[in-house]
Order: sequence, then structure tokens, then C-alpha cells
Amino acid sequence: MEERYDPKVIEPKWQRIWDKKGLFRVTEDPKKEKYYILEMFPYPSGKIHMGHVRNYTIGDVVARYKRMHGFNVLHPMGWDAFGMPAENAAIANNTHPARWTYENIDYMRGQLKRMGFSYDWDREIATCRPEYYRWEQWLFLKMLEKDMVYRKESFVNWCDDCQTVLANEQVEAGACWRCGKIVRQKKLWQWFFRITDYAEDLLVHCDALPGWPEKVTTMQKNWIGKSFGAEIRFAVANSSQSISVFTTRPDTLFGATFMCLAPEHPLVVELSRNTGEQAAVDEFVERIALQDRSARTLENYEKEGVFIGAWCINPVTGYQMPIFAANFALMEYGTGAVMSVPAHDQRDFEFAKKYGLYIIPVVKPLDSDLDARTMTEAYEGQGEMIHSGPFDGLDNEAAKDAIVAHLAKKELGRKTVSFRLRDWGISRQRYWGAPIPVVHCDRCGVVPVLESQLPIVLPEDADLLEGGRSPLPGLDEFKKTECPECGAQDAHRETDTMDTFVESSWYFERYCSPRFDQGMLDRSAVSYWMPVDQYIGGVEHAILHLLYSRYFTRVLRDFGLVEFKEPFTRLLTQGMVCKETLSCPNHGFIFPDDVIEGAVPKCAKCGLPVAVGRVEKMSKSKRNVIDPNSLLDRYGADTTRLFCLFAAPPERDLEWSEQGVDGSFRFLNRIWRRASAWMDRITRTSAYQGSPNDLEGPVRELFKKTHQTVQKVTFDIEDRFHFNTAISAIMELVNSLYSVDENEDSAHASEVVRFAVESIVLLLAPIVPHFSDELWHALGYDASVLETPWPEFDPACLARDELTVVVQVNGKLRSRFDIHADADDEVIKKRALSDERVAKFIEGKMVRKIIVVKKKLVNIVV
RNA sequence: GCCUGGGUGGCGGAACUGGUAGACGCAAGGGACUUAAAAUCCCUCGGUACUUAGUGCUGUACGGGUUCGAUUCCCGUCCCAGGCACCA
Repeated sequence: MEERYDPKVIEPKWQRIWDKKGLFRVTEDPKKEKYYILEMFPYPSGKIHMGHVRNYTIGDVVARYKRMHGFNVLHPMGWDAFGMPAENAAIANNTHPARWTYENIDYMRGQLKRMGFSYDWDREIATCRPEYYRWEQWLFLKMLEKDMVYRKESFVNWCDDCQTVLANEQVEAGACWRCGKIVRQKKLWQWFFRITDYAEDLLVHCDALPGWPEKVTTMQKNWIGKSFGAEIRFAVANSSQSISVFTTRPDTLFGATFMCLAPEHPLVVELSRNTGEQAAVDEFVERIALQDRSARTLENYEKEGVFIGAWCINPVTGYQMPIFAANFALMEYGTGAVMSVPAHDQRDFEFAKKYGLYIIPVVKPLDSDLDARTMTEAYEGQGEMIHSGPFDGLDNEAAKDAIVAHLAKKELGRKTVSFRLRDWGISRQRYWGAPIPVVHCDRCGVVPVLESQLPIVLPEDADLLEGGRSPLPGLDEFKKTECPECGAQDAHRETDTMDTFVESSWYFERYCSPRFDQGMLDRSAVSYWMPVDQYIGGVEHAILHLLYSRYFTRVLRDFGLVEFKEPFTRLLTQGMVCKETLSCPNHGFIFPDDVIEGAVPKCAKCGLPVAVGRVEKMSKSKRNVIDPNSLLDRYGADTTRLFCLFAAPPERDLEWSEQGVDGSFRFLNRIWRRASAWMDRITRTSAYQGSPNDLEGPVRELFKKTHQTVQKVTFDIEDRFHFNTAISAIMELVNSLYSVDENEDSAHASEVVRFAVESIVLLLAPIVPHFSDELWHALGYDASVLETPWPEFDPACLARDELTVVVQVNGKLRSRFDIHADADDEVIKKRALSDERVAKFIEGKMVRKIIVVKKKLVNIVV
């Protein structure tokens, strides 16, 4: 064994050996229990960042741990390779998206290999390859057949910078999720997946995902946004028309005094014709339509509306309700119409005050009265019905059902539910994505491509255009085609491509049979490996990716391709990697490498003192980043992995600390040194297997501590993924190893030390695999630690000889004593009462009660 | 505004179903080794008071409560992070 721990030598060496042995290659084996561990695949942006390092380290520990437990572990990796950054980078660097993407993939694959991750690289996927997306196109055709995809012209979220449409899920506070540009509304023909057909099922099964963080399922539930209420029909005065509204408060129907329609609502234009209000209405509708969606979501957004010159009739009061077009009414939610009850809805209240509309309170709080003239805000709480004819006196919750039942009899209303979730718009006016496999024909309309013509290959040699516009519409050899139905020569292909979230909605299923060319998925492989037992990734995908994946899996199930609904049994959302920001008065945020260390850190460029800012998520813009490469060069993969796991539990944010990394490196060296010191002696013996009773002193303690540590580490990793406490426990064990004198020469010392060292190596194997294999080899083993079973502990060896019992008087700690572990409660109690330090506190007082907690604590109440 | 988390030493973080608060590491201080330094090994390390090798008081954001006993359970308040936000 080398004197010095040198990761630069041992890491490449073991990576070569693993590779040569094909240690990570797996196939279906019905005799073995499977375990599918998956980390979210990366976008090949150029190089990996610390977020990837952390995410993939966590996954790799689990993969190796499960492997040592005898599971047949599937642990794949691939690339979410379509997407806009490739186009932007290609334009900026005068290269091509495909070339840029493939080069990035090659580089990043190399980085991941340097980290020593145990991926089965034979299963690698890049979603931009036709062999992958052809099956996505195939599924699209199947979905089209079943009317699960449709095309409609609608207002869409449009980002001018990205020159494309964004799904609702991709708009954050009115801005593009990718570039931050304010999103505006644009009317376009778009393809949609009918995800809303699955809203109920997706919602209900949120509660059937006990292995998911509650935070994520709650976010999904809120996103789906089911609300219970009623649909009520209002007749329009002097017309055969009627307006349907959705309301969650049918109990307030008697207080509905006006009606608000979304500006895009078809009846707005229709009813305002020839009323004298037409001009004002048209002006208003046009103005709102052009307005940014972002302005609509601003907090102080002014509620405004315009009377459209028509009235509708309240079905229970007969009241003539003026109809308004209002900017806050959304066409996409419910029916696009709101029955306004100013007394019981704050927004309606403000609107009524602004336009001088009638307010009728119909639900009164139990302990006070409501008066329309003196109300200063709407009353939205529970209460007793008033001004509601036959329903007066009822509890308002009961009145909801009663009023809907009453309306139902007259066919004017019914109980219903509404969802916030909308259909998933998947069209993107971008080049670097999977082509949508349809053809537009002047005679036949929209025609699906023939299955035999798949894949519709994205031409990889297209020249990119200025401003990020897609070259496809201008690329005749792609666009021009014949109609699959009538054979017309002047048909043209759809030039929109699919949202890249489509690719990531099924890649985990494709990993089961990544080279299968007879279909999208090889059923037998999928049914062996799926579902994913443990999925790991960032919370930022809590809604988008995870909801789409759950939806897609349901679609695949409907086509008989898979047998389950939920793709991910357990989910872990790891925290962000953070670091303090550094800034210089002249240069703004600066990189850690541009700082001259010292009592007062200074900027390398101008020498001014550097201000240390708050700890924030590592990002290029804040320049508080650490390049994984520099860590690998300096400390190696094992130290990097160790620190990522030790500094914080996985679900929490991790604060990067240079000194912390150094500490992790020192820890490995500390093990290395002690192992070296004993190596000659312990290679000549074997691990101690006797009873602790034949041992004494630090050797005996070390033996027991080893068993205790195996138990603790197993528990921490298996049940909780708390690698930080598992590592702490191993550190304690190493400290115990140090308390055995290096020159100790007793009969069993070498055997026990060997046992301890072997255990340390095995327990560390998933965490620092190269280091562990090197030591394992030094101990004389030929197999990799990964091929060695996880150590077991013997409960008989765990028991401590002496226990410390603490004594409290009135709940305050007063004394403690050690006592033999098998002493019973009576003995412990007697010993506590006779304790001299305790005596001080109970002297002259009456002992009222004594509580004995088994082998731990005595509390004397006086 | 609503929904999730979270607030523990100088710092990152421990404490399983209420039972020794601060494991483990970092930083700091002291000692050993050394001509010296680095590295390494050992020790100390929440605050505070005193009669200072000891003992007491206090301490897990803040204020209450339940309990023999609360970082842990309950009620209220404040702060921080994330998500949603005119959703009828």
C-alpha cells in the first residue's frame, strides 16, 4: 500500500478497472430483485455544475448501497438534448446546435466518468437522436387517432426573445421561465395534449404517493386546482341567449347583482351590438387584449370594466343584472363568466363601489349584522342566510346544496367542479426540437404522417437565422412534401416542434430498453424495471416535469405500453448548492478565484477590499460558483463526493465551504494513515469474529463501536438517506480506531483492528468508491467492494457494558452515574436516591413520585 | 393574501416514537513533535456568575400552555426561504 493517499493515481485506475469488468452493466434477471434508481438527466449546457455533482452523488450512493445489498440495480444516464440554449449558443458561436450539443455531451460524459458514477453507459440516451424521438412522434400519431391531441387557435404566451410560445407552466410572474422577458399574448394555431382529461386522476393519486415529499404533492394539487361549485344559467334580458357561470358560492346567488364576462367572451361583442355601447366595448376589448399578461397579474392591477349595454336576469330574484366586460375575468377558467356578488367577494365589492352597483348582503355572520350601506369590505366568511327568500335562516353551507337543488329542478343549474389546470400546449416555433409529424394539405387539411414514414428527421444541417427564428418554415427540402392522404405535391410539413418537456416525460421508461427498435418500449423490460424506485432531482421540477411525466405514463398505460400509473415510487428533491457572494466596488460580483486571500480579502484586478455578501444559490450571474473540475484536480472525486454528502442532509440547501472540503480530504487521509500503520499486521490475520467478552479496554470498545456503527450507518442510509449523520458515525469509529495504541500488541488487537478497518471501508464504499476499492485491495481482496455484501451487525455485540443513568430532581439534571447494563429499575432507583449530589436537593422534602425511564433516566419529584 | 418548509454555539449541522441539548466536522485557543514551519497527534471550546481543577443559574426565534420532564406536542406572535396568486 502506498504511503500517501493520492486520488490522482487511484481514481483513474479504479475507473479503468470498473470499466473493463463492465461492473455497472445490467440486464433483466428474474432471479434477482430489481432496484431502479434515477437522477434527473441534465441538459447538455457545456459542463456540469455543482448542482449536478450533488444530485448525482446522492443517486450514486444509493445505487452502490443497493447493489451491495444484492439488488439488480438499474442506474442510467442520458441527455435532455433538445432545447433553445443550443440554438442561442449556435448563433453566438457561429456553430450548429447539433454540433454544439454533441460536443457538450462528450465533454460532460467525461466529467461524469471522472466523478466515478456507476452508470450503465450502454443505456445512454440523447433525446435529440431520431432513434429516440421517432417513438415520441409515433405516440403523437396514436394520440391524434384517439383525439388526445388537438389543434386550436388561441391566445398563447409569447416570448419575443425566445421567439416561441410558452406553456402556462413556463410563465413565472408574467415572465419567461428561461430568459425572464415579459410574456405577451399572441393568437396562434397550436397543438395541445388533453392533460385536463386526467386532471381528476392526477389529483386523486397525489395522495397515493407516500414516497413523495408532501411539499411536491401539495404543489401539484394546487396547480391542478380543483374547486367544487355549481354551473348556473342566467337568461339574457330581451334575448334568447343565456350566460353560464361557474361559481363556488351558489349560496350567494340572491346577492348576485351584476355579471362580468372575460373580454374575449363571444357574447361581449354579440350583445353589445346596436346598443350604443358598442364603440366603448370594442375599444376596451382591444386594449385589454393587447395588454401584457404580466400587467394583469400585478398586485395593484386596477380592476376595470365596461357596461356592454345588456342585462341578464337573476334566476331566483328576477333582478336585472347589468353585464360588464371586465379585465379580471379570465376566459380560460370556468366558463369565462363571473356572477358578481359584491357583498361576499372582495373583488366584486371593489368593482361595485367603483361603478356604483347594487350591494345585497345574503350571508350574515352569527354574531353581528350586515348593512349594505355601512359595509367597508366584503364578508367572505360563513354564516346564516338572509334576504334569500325560502332559504333564510339556513346555514350558508347547507344553502349551497339547497339552492343548487332548487335550480336543478328548473334546469337552470347543476353541481359541478372546475379545474385550474389547462391543456398542455406543446407547439414551439423553434428549430431544435422534435418535429410534429403532421402535414398540412390544402385539400385534406391537417393529415397525420404515415407511421411507415417515421421518423420525421429534423434536418441537422439547417442554417440558423438571426433573431432566433426557426429555419424550418423556409427550408423547402424539409417543408415541401406530398400529402399522405391524397398525394398532392403541394402539401407542407408542420414546422413547429414539440416542447422539450415531451422528451423528458418518458425517457425513464425508454432507459429500460434504450436500443429497442421494434417499438417505443419493450414491454418485458419495462415491466421488470419500472416503476422507478427512487427518483432524485431539484424541486424546480415539482410541477412541470413531474406532472407531465405522471400524465404521460397514464397515456402510455391507456395504450397498453405500461401497466402502472405512477412512474416514480419515491421522490427526493435535493436542496440547492449555495455559496456566499463576493463583490468588488469596481468589478461587481467576482469569482472566488479572483480574490486574493488575506486578513482582508482583496480583488485580484484592482486590489480593493472585497465585500462578502449573503449566501445564495450558485449561479453564473452571481459568480459564486465552484467549478467541479478544479475540485477534481485538487482533491479528487472521492473528497468532492464526501463533502457534498457530509455538509447537509440531501433535501436541504448545501452551503459550500472550502474549509469543509479540506476537512473531508483530511478525514480520508486520516483513515489512510491509520490503515497504513496497521497494514502489515492486519494483512497477516483475519477479522475478529469472537465474543466481545474475550476483549478488554480500547480494543473491546473498538469492536463494539464497529458493530454500533454498522447499525447506525445502515439505518441512516436505508431509511432516511441521511448521509451526513452516517458519515459522522464513521468519523466516530475512526476516532475509536485512533484510541487503540498503534503499538498495541495484545492477542486480538490486530484482528479487531482488521475488523474495524474492513467495516470502515465497506461502509464508505458507496460514498468514496475509489478510496474504498484501493484499501479493499490492500487488505488482500480481489473483488471490488461493490461486489461485496454490505456488512451486518450482531445485536449481541452492540450491547454496551455500562450505561449512564441521569438523575433529575423536578425535571432538572442533578447527577449521573454509570451502572451495569442489566441492572433493573429498582436497583437504579435505589442508586439514584442514595446519590450524594441528589441528596442535597431532596433533603427535608417529601418525595412524591419517582419516574424511571428504562436504563436512561430517573426523575425524582419532591 | 393563501399553501408549504424552516429559525438550535463563531459557522455547517446532531438529538429515532417527549427523557443527558450542541454528536460529527469547520473555525478558534492551548500543548506535544520539530532548529523552524507545514503536516500530524493530544486537549479545551453555548452564555454567565461565583468561593473558577468545582458549583450554580441560564440557554434550541419570541410569548403562553400541556407534562414529573418540551428543541420535540398545543395556541398565539415575529422573522427567513420556496411555491401559488384577480381561479369566480
